[in-house]
Amino acid sequence: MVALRRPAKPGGLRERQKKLRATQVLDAASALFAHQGYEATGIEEIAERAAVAPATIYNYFTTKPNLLMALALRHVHAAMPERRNFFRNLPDDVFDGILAFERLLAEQALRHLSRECWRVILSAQFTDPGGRAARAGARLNNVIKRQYVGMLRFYQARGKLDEAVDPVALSDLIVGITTNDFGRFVAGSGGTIEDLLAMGLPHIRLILTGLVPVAVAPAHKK
Amino acid sequence: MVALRRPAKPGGLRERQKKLRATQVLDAASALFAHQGYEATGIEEIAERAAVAPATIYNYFTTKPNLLMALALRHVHAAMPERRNFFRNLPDDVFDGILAFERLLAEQALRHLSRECWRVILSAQFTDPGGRAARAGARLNNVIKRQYVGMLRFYQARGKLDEAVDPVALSDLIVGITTNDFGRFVAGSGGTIEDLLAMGLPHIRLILTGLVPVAVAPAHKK
DNA sequence: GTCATCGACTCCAATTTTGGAGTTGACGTC
DNA sequence: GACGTCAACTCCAAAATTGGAGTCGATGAC
Repeated sequence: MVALRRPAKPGGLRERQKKLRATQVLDAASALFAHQGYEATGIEEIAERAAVAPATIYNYFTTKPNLLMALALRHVHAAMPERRNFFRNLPDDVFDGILAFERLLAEQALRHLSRECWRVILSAQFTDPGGRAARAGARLNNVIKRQYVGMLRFYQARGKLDEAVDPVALSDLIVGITTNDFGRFVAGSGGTIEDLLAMGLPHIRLILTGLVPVAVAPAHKK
Repeated sequence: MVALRRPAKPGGLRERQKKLRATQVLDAASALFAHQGYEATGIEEIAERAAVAPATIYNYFTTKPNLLMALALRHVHAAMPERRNFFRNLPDDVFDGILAFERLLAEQALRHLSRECWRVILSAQFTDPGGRAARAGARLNNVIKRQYVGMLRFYQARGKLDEAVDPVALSDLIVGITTNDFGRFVAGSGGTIEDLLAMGLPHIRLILTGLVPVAVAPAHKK
């Protein structure tokens, strides 16, 4: 009789109900944030809509920004199949591939979360570095990075990208600069997705210089 | 500072969640009883389908027959609008009215609950008289009796039924005998709703003798 | 500058649910 | 008739949620 504790049975009822409650809260938050904005909606409001006590939301997410981060993470995961699907029909050209992927990412990002929300998310990285929100943000980035790595390997296998380059490092670089672009985009008040993509285009082109065998991304000079 | 207890705030979250859980359990039980029968389904099964611990079901309903009673009560209430609607277009004749109402009641009773279930329900009245199940059964009967009273008053107002007769007493009598007929019906293994109605017809006719002004229910001699 | 307000967040006791072990009685098998 | 099994039901400790009071800092009114 050594083991007297009962630490969360894997498929147990308790665990399932937690997951259920969490999604209830996230659903409520998603709807309210989308409808009336992040700052304008209170925790109590979310709690009421989720049929849950406010204290429970704090149990789960500790802070309002964390709740938002969790929401972002969920959306990024939910949009995963769409991205995988995109990978089935990659353009021939590396440059075109990256650009198209960036467009998809931007569309997905703004589909369910407003610029206001993204500002909160990005700022959380700095207001509490090393905190829970920051770690969630890192995880979010990693999801994208991993997909980029896969994509780069694909192009390497086809001889469309220098075999010598480390896909992980390149992915890191690309996600880094596009994240930065995205941050500047949501920080500014105006601009469309096209503007965002236009902002990133020269960066991608520069990065690819010398890594693409044939020439320097010729198709998109204009 | 006299009141230190907190006994169930009326519109509170706790109360709403209890109601929700209760309907989850009842929904699960309803589906399983209908699909595989009352005896054949276990409390654990119901609990699992309702996403609730078995202990919770006992918290709410104490026993399996009680759970079934609660289910019956819910169905009787849910079918109320249909019965009200029936009252909007009552036949001219008392006899026809009662018969048509009996048909409706029989159809409703067997729509969601099998004969097996009704046997359990009716037997509960005797296995534990004065118990929770028996009281629920009485409430169930009262719902019907009240509706009958309304119907009888309607016919009295129209001069189709002796004014001197007490509607409550008459309703009591009718529900009593038809309940008995229904009991014999579900206890037997064979027979259709038509058989059940045919069983009750002469009883109704006899009861109405002398109470209906014109003659003794002439239209349905055959 | 002071005051009131409001919402995020903390804290804790009361309430409820859950998990799990154990009891009991009915039923079928050998 | 002993035995095993199965499901209804009981019991209780642990875990989680809820309700409510209260802290704190920002913001706006006066």
